[in-house]
Formats: sequence, structure tokens, C-alpha cells
Amino acid sequence: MTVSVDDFIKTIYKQSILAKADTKLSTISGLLNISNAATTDMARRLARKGLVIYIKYKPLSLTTAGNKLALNVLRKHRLWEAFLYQTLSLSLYEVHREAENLEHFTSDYLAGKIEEYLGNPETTPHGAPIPSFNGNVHTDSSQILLSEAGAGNIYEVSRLSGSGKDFFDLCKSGGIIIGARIWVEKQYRLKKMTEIKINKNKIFLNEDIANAIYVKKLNNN
Amino acid sequence: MTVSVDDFIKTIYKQSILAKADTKLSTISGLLNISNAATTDMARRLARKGLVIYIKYKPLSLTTAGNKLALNVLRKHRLWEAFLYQTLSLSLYEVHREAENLEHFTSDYLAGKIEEYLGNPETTPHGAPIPSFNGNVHTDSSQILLSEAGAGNIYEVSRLSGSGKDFFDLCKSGGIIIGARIWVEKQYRLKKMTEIKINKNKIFLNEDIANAIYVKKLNNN
DNA sequence: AAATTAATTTAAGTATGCTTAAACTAATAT
DNA sequence: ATATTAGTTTAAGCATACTTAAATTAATTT
Repeated sequence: MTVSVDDFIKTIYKQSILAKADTKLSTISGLLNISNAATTDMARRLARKGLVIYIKYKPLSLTTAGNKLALNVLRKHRLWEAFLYQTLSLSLYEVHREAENLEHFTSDYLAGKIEEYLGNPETTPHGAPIPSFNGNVHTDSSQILLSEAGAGNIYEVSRLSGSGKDFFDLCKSGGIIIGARIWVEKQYRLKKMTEIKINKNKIFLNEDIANAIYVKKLNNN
Repeated sequence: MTVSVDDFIKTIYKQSILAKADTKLSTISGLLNISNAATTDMARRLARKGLVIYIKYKPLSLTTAGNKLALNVLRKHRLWEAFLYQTLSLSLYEVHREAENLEHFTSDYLAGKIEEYLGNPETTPHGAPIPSFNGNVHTDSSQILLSEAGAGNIYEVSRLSGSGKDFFDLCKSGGIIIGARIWVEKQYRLKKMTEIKINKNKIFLNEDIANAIYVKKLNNN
């Protein structure tokens, strides 16, 4: 598989598991930063290869084989993140950036060796689950998006699923790290903002950010 | 740069530093396992990009920029070999195989971090020198090819520069590892064979093998 | 229901990196 | 000096992965 194919399949996969799954052709084009024509073209070619289900004018989806491929790429990505974080002490942003490249040229054998070295971890340092070679993903159903968290409750940060440097810089600057406690003050649904209190600081997060932070409820009262 | 370009440049570089430098177009084609037509095509395109010096019917060579690129790829390749050998305990053959892929997708930043982690080693576990970021290669001038070693002398194995599984299997099976002592019994120039004694065993090596083993003379008498 | 708009597809074109087959050039042998 | 042969180039063609522009379809608005 090529880098383009990996990225294409990965993008569809990631979109398809979202709460509001959006695998519209133009959405995929946008995320991959290619034209709609290129996306149509690729979808057709991958349909012929049995990885993508392509029906004219319909949202894109993956076949079982496509899904397996996506999980395998994701697995390698996350193993690299965990490995480089542990051995080279790179930042969360840096490991993501490097893994984005390395994932495409990693043999199943090497991935297995890295996994073994790390002691078969369930998640990356960002809290993302690492799929097994067979395509099993251990998803923690108790975690929800910060954008969906209820006002008045206390939560623990369990996963940072953003990707850009800005996202990680912002999180770090606001003290939003895995394990941190967050008081959700208010959800401004209309303005699509979330108000939280963390380390005595009041912080307002927009939708994009609050949608990339997973939390677990702490006070079950 | 693409994988094809990296490999093309790397192959010309490796051929050009050989004692009997052979950068004939068909030789490069052979090593890359592509047609002569494809090599001509690539040479032309890379000449346009200022990496290769291409004159019709003449051997291929690299520009200064091309040389720098080759050394940078080689640097990443060797840093990966050293890193995976140390952290994951892969075999010499395995680290070579994996590095062959990873080298193309490694940022200069990551390469620097790996180098730092390893404590700025001069060579890989195979004994190959690791070029610096600036393109400096520390070549040990006291080492020669086993195929050129003088009969009657004792040598120490200083580098295994082969690449295939067979090569490493053969070396291991014969006790030819970095640091091992070798008595060179005879050079059969006509038959292109080298007879050595190692660990009390008599071994005959063909040209291919003896050309991929570097040794240093031990008894300066 | 018709018109507008948004999304998607089709068509034509490009660069990369290959292929095979035919033409040509350079080196070698007679 | 000429013929042979080895090496290289040219030509035509293909798959991948993109582009822009035009045509078409689907969804939305009036």
C-alpha cells in the first residue's frame, strides 16, 4: 500500500467512528487536502481493490478489508508514538508528527517487536487505544467528549485526540494533561463553547478543542 | 524526495565510493532492479533537479547536492540500525531490512534525537560509519576488504557491509562477527576465492562475500 | 413543481516512475 | 576499415495520484 492509500483509508475510518459520522466525499477531500475529483478517483480505484465501498453520490465507507487496513495503520502509528515517547522523550506533538510518517513503512514484524518492548500497552501517552494485530480496539466506554460533558461535574482527562502543534500547545498551557481534573462549569451550546475550571483557572474552549479531549466522570454522586 | 529518488541517489553514491567504482547506467539499473530506460529517465529528471550529473552514454555521478542527499539517507539508515539493534535487540539482518524502509521517512530532527540517544556513536553494530548531519563520514583508513587482505596475516573483522539474509546467516554461521580474529591463509586470485581460518575452522569465501567484509591488520610485524 | 444551489462526477491534462520494443551509439573484434 | 555486440537512448504505453474546468445530479428553497 502507498502513503496515499493509507491516508485515504485512515481518514475514512476516523470519520466513520465519530459520534456524528461524516464520510461525505467533500469532507474526506477537505481532510486530505485534495480535490473532490481526486477523491472520487481514489474511491473508485480502492473500490476495485476491495477496500472501499463506493456508490455514486453516496458517503464513502470501508469494506471489512479496508477497516482492517485502517486499524493496522493506526496500530503502527500509535505504537510509534508510545515508543518514541518512551525512548527519546519527544513531546506528544512531536511523536504524533513523526509517527504520521513512520506508520506507512513499518512492517508487521517491527510493530510486534515495538509492542513487546513496550510491554503490550493498551494506550499511547495521549490515551489513544492501540489496536491489536488482529484489529481489536479496546475502547473505554466510560469516556466521553469534553464537549458532551455535563456542567457541574468533575472529570479526569483521559485522552487528547487532537493532532496539530497548536492543540498540544494549548492543552499544555492550560494544564490539560492526561489525568488532570476538570470542573465543567458550563456548556454554551449556542456559542459552541465549553467553560471549565482547571488548577483554579477558568478556561473557555471552542468546539474543535472540546471535541478532541476525552474525559471520564469522577464524582459518581 | 521520494523513495525512488532516495534509492537511486544512494545506489550511485555507494557505487562511486567503491575501490572499482562502477556507475555505469546498466550497473545502476541492475542494482535497482529497473530497466535501463527507467534509469536514463530518472537520471535525466534528477539532473534537471541538480542532483545527478548526466551526460549521454557516460557513467552517472552525483552533484554536491546529490552527494549530500545520499549521505543524509545513509545517515538515517545507519542511525535506525543502531537504534533498533540497541532498543529492540533485532539481528543485524533485521535492523538492515527495517532501516531500508524507515530511512525514507525520517525527519532530520528525529535522526538527531536518535543520534543523541545513542550517544553519538561513530559506527553501527555492523561497523559502518554514521555520517554526521553535515555530511562528514569518519572512514577508518586502516581497514581493507578481506578480498584484498594479504595471505599469512592476522586480521580483525571491523565491518560487515553486506545486506541480504544469506550474507548475515553465512557470517554468523562461520563465526565472522565484528571483532573476530581471522587468519588469511590464501587468496586464490584466479578462482576469486579467499581461504581463511577462524576459530580453528577453514573457510573458503567467494568474491561477493570477501568484498563485503572489512578487516584491520592485527600483527604489525 | 420549478429554480437555485451544493455536491459530485466526468473530462482533459500533468508529473512520477515504471514497462517493452525499436533505434541508435560506442566499443571491440576481426 | 568494417562488422559485431554491448550499452544506451528514444518512443510508446501504463498505473498512480493529483490538478482545473465543465457537466451533471441531488438537495434545498421558494
